[in-house]
Amino acid sequence: MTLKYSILGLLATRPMSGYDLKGTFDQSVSYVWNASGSQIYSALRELGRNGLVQAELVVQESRPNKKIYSVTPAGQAALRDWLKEPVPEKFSKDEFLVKLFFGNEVDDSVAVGHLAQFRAHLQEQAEFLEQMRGRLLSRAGTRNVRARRFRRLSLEIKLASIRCAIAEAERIEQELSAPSMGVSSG
Amino acid sequence: MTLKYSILGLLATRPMSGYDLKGTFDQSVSYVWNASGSQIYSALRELGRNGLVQAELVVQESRPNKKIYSVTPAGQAALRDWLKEPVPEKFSKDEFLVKLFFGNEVDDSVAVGHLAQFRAHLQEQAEFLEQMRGRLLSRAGTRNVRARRFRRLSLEIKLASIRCAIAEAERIEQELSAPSMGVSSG
DNA sequence: TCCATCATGTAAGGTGTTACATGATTGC
DNA sequence: GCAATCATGTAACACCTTACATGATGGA
Repeated sequence: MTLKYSILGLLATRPMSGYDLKGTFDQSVSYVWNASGSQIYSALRELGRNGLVQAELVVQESRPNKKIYSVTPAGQAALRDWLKEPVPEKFSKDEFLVKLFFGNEVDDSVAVGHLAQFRAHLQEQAEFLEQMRGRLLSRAGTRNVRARRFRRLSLEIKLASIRCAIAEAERIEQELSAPSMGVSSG
Repeated sequence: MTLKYSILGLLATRPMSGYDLKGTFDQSVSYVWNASGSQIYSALRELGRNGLVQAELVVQESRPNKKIYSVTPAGQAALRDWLKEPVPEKFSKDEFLVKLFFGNEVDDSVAVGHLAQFRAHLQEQAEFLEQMRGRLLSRAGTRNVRARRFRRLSLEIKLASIRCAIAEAERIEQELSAPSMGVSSG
């Protein structure tokens, strides 16, 4: 359900095409949720069938025609209801941590290499988020102040946990490099 | 793929039934990956078809019969290959953060309530992980020292980021409670 | 000339959840 | 008597990814 409601949430701030939605996901929502293009298009059709969005065909000359989707009153209500529902408690899945978890099955160098990669990825993500945060703060005072505020808050939670993960990964790289335990397998 | 390789990883430390695997996921692997019972059983069948695990039927009297699965040499090799593969860079999805992201669509009290719940969930998860960490450290010196070490390391990364998320959520609850911005919608 | 952007989609397959079925044993 | 544990599975769906198809415009 999360994808459909994310789409409703984005369309609530401004009507958009499926293509625009994909772009917005990639450069703005991606740190909390993401979706492939085909998934977005089929979700839009489904939302239309349920009367939660409506499409307006825009005929273009030097570009392919497009459909601009907007949220219906029923869609607004559905979005608000969903936002009020409690969030189920669950650990998030993490493929990297699975590989570290089973690091005993291979040479220590594998885990050390993965940790370095992992830290580099997190570093990139942190920089992406910092830039986004800067943009959210700089254009403050114009419109959508309230929307930007909540986006910034969710971003800051993500950023904080990523920063801690970076620090901890660094610590653990050192612990693994200092051979306090044997390196042989088994 | 991650589920199948997690199963191989667990079976590599000791042969188990599907039922045991489910229990192990729930009380040990769950903070990095989880699976429903039906998913585990079908994954085991698929792993068997591919020759990565083998089953031995154990006939029981006062309990249902069971199949004890163990990893074949091909399975060991497949696991090691997978563990060496680099991990793709990707933000993890987070339904709570999506609801916070779109918090502008509803009254502030909704986000504040969710934040409190979120923090409580994270607190529980942190306690779960701390207990697990205690167990991993206390029985040190016996067998599987190497396996336990990597489990502890992955746990510590998770724990660190959860603790930071708790602290940040707390900060943000205060920021939301201090009404620096209007509360009306739009 | 080749690639990126704009724009929407189909098809196939992999992954994951939920509900249900079965049925003995053990503990409260 | 009722629920939990042990133990394995089927069926139906929901969700997600990847590859592919189409085809014009505009820039390097």
